[in-house]
Amino acid sequence: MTAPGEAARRKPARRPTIKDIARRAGVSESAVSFALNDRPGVSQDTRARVRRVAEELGWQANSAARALSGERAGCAGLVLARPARTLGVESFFLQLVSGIQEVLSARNIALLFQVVEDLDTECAVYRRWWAERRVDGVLVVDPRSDDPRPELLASLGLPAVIVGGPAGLGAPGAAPAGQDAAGTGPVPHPAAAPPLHSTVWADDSRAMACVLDHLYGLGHRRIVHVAGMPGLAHTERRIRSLRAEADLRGLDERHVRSVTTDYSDAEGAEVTRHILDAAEPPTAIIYDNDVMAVAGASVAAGRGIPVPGRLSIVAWDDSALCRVTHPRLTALVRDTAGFGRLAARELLAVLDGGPLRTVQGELPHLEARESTATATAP
Amino acid sequence: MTAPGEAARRKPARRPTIKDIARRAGVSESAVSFALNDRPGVSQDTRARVRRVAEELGWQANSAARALSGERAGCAGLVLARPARTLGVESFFLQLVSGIQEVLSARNIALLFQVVEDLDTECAVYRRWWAERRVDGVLVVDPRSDDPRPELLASLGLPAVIVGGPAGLGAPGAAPAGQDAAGTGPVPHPAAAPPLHSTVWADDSRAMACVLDHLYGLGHRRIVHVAGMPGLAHTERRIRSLRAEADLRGLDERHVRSVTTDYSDAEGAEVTRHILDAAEPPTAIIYDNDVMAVAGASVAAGRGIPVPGRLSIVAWDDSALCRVTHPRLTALVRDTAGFGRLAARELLAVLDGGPLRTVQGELPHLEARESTATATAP
DNA sequence: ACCGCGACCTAAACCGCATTAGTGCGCCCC
DNA sequence: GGGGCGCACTAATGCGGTTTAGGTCGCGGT
Repeated sequence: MTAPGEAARRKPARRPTIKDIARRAGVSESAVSFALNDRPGVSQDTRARVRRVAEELGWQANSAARALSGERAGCAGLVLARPARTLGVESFFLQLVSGIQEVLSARNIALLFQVVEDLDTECAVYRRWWAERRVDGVLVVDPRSDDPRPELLASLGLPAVIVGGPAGLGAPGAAPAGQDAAGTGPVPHPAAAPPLHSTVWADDSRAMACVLDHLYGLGHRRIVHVAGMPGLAHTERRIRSLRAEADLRGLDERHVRSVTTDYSDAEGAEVTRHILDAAEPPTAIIYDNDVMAVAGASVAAGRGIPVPGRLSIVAWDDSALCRVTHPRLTALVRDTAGFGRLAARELLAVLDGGPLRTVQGELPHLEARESTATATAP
Repeated sequence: MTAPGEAARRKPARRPTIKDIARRAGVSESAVSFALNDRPGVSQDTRARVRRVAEELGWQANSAARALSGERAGCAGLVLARPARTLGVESFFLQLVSGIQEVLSARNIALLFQVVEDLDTECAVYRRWWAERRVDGVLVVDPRSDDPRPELLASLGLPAVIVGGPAGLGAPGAAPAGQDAAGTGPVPHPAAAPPLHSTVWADDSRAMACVLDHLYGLGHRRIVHVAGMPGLAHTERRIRSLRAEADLRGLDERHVRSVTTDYSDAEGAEVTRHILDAAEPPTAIIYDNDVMAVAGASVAAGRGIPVPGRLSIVAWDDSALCRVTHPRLTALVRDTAGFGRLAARELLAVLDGGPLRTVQGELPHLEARESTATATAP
């Protein structure tokens, strides 16, 4: 197992401990601990001296030791359950993660990240992390309408923030885009059903209303919504909102409808073909992510259907993708990294013992580009 | 700080410890430890009993405690240093990470993932992780031609695997696509310059030769390579290889050349515009990632330059992107998740005290689609 | 009967930190 | 002038494992 010249490569390079600091500073280990943790019990003088020595030695607390005594792992967890196939081209998660870390790393909290195939495995990961005390809390993404995770995490006593909206059907703001433009502030949970976790979400309902406004205003009356995976909370919210908005305008299921997909480019294209083959094809399509939107645009191009001449396209979520196509795609832009920061801050608040809350992210706005125009066919 | 009904939400739910197991099994804690870790010192009988009890209780070792005594954190680290702007649309890293975890999680090793802005921050993260003993080893991605990281990690004694090829200019296989088709097996390091870490890489030189073969065979004589970030080892390798291959065919700098970018769609488009504006524009462009390739194709479309009629396009790295454009893009396909698995296996080997090695991943293959065709202009 | 020995198991030390329970000392104040 | 008090600091303990140094028992050999 061991090759020649092997032992040499592992440097001794002992990391300094508080014992080393204590010796050099001429105080006890406890004094060092007090000094470094801003606890009372040492004079300003000693505190400063200890700090200086720690600095000199490049000391950093051993995270294992700290976790063992302090009951804090200094670690948050994020599991992404996606079949490898749909892992594809999505900037969403890297952006989200990047935002999350911006906040966490400022507090010196690391992020444990895991990609798994399905929900069951995701739950298994939570159990393991919990048993191993690896994480202090987790961020749950892709909440579903019938989601086992909140309950599991609650029963484990593992603090969590649900990212992307409250799981369960009783979503706040389920009403079609309320008029109270107040919006973004945190609201305490209603007394009714006490939630298990804090939640960070974006108002998909209002956003969808926005999109429909835009298209309706351009004269579109036949619209198809190519949604994401069924069962995901935000998918359901968008579908419900679209229906509600359509109802308000007297457009029934034959005019405005949603179809679900797995978010992949393949299904996006497939569904688009099917839609365009219909007797009365829609004059506008709303895609639930950028990848499908581009795939759809490509199908249209392949059939010689001019965009936006005969078909308008809207992408939910902007990215480089929407800007490199021809024509560039009108997209619903949201600050994903900002959303990540919001979620991370909320997790920190929960870890600090703050109250459970439901916080709403910035409302996405529609960036109109060249893929949407006035409807020609009635 | 504490809301009403707050205390109730944290369940006690104590995790079982070996002490609990010891009590239930009627043996000492040490016996439990021996039994659970396959160490001699307990009878088969006791071992089985302890195992059963542990199972019943759903025990999992506290990772902090184990790290503290065992000197193993049970954690690997991966830092991604990318300015937020270029974080964009890239499936590469999620795929890579997904492959890495497939291997690591089988050994119950978690992955600490961090996204940072630049190389300096990345180095700081390594130092911190080391000092905090957070990780047992790291995977270093995006190696550069003049890379401070291997040396830093070696001096810290932090085991590492360089993913994406050896840093430093003395890359193996720097010769233009050696004839020895042997290929994929691990080779022990040459005695010359003892490496600091194990390395996993793909043979970009051979791959580039492949691409040039394809294009040259189609009659292309004026080719531009829109490369990625300068300083990255694989960028340099590709550029060197392209030059070498061009030289073999008597094509000088005026015919075949590389320009570097930051990998973003914006620069990809910008550079493409510039290239196409030249007096004698190329008949083929090779893009170092899929995003730029699509952006480039879009620029061509915008100018009414038919692809592949007057311009052929090749993308390095395939993804959904390349398949949703019109025409679909010819791409260099590689098994990124497989590459991740390879890297993870190599890290495990190093952590187990195995020898340092250089392992070569599968050679990418060119998937010809509709974006390349015979050159029309000579 | 005694020693030696291996097999099996326990007691105790240790990892590095946080924390609690002292300890010594100067100072205030009646 | 001594009890009480507060301050600065030290000693000791615990977190949950791993590991080392014993300890006991049965048994075989002489």
